[in-house]
Amino acid sequence: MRRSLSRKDRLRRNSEIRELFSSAARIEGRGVKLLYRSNGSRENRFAVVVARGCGGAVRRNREKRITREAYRSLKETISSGNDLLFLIVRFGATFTDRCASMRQLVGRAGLRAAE
RNA sequence: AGGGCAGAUCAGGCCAUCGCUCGCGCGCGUGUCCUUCACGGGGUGCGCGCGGGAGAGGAAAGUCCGGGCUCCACAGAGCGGAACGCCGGGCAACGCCCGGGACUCGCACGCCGAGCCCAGCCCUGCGUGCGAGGACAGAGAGUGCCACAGAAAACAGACCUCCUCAUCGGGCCCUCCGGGGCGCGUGAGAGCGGACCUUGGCAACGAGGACCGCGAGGGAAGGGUGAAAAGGCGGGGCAAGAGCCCACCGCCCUCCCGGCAACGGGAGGGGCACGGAAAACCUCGUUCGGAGCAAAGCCAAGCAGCAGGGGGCUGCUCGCCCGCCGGAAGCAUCCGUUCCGACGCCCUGCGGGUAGGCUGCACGAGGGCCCGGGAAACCGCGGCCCCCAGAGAGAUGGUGGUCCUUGACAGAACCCGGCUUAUCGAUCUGCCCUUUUU
RNA sequence: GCGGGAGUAGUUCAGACCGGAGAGAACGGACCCCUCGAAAGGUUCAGGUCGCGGGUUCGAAUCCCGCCUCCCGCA
Repeated sequence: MRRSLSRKDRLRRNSEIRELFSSAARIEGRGVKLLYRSNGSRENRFAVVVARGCGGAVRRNREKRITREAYRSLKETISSGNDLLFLIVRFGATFTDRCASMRQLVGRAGLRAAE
């Protein structure tokens, strides 16, 4: 359970995604942008969006799978009570590259959880 | 063994572990409903855990066709529009598939005819075999188009060339000197006539240059232009020619035979009319209502609004009576009175659009094997077996190991049948060609 | 996912159907003239796989078919 990434961990609604785009803090890293804000609950929620221009559906799904897997591996290190949205801007990164850039983004956003 | 063509199948595999989506079973917690006096039992929803199962394609793509399904519209017919178009069959339907026919192209072989130095070459046509191709109805119904070039581009025409007569110029013969006959050339770069310019000459006139005019026909073979030139080729014929006549071929008409048909074969006749293009308009025949799962249906909640009921007048506003609340005057205080201000509702039903949830949403023109029919596509109320993704920011990934041929194009979104496009390869079957061996 | 539209010079467009035959305009660019110099003005010039590939035709920017790219609308 600790490592899972089921439905309640993800942002589900179109309106919630739109709220993040309109009123969330955002910082930019290597090919990835992070949009985040407090959601007033005790859990974190997560979403990934791939920007335009990423070829076909196979490449777009590949980016999202890598990003989800990276978030799953470092969700324990993020302080709770936030909505996070990763916007993929540059394409073709490997899993370890994506992990590193996302970990750096979370640190710069000040969301690193006190162990 | 290698290569080519056609068809079918597969689309990296395996192990461990952490994850995702959806069913199934079990357990726990919880909400609700039914039953019971109660214990308890049952239905249903949600959450969590465990076990076990399933989880993208041949193109899922492009959205180019055809359907199912849903909603809307609809008496019938016509006009208009769109798509399709050899024939037969298949299919739910199709612009798809199968088979057949004609045509075009390529290769090989053979043959008729004509030309030439008769060896052979070349041209035209035909037949047979193999292979390839495709929007393959109609241009002998109408309108329009065919640039440039060329004389002429579609009811043909007449530039050059060809031919005849008239004209003109020589020649030969005859003659009664008036002329006649024969034959040649010319028939528009020659000749004749007219007027002009330059030059020589006193002049008559000569030489040179450029311009204008010169009658009547025959015929369409040849030249040249063009993508295309008005049946092809050869012979006869003729003043020269021409389907004018003839042979072969092409074309058209009629008849007979074969075939379900497209069409094929044969005989007779006509005497050439009928250029291309319909992916120009169009004509003929067949088919077609529109929109699309973001269709459409259901559920609960709240809002605007509408209708009805509970006091009266009014379509509405202002206002009045009435009700209630607050304040002021007056009064020792309260009720009441007067004035001022604010408020004037409740219940039920309907309910566009939007956001949420559920359905549509996966048992179907379904798949596999066999049997039967058929030449094949395909078909069978013939038999057995199987259930095979169902999301909703949108599911197949990460890590470690291992093996090989080092893995292409690429991700379902209501569902099927096709077409088109992208694509590393592997295996099997059938046919053809080359080489080697027996 | 469904439906619709458009690709022509560096940019914005015409030409495209009825009706096929010299690829054009404006702005922008370059040279020159004008000016002491510049701007404006004037002359000349360059710049095009007509998105790509097939087909029909004697001939295709145009007609037909198949792809590619971009844009718009529908909850």
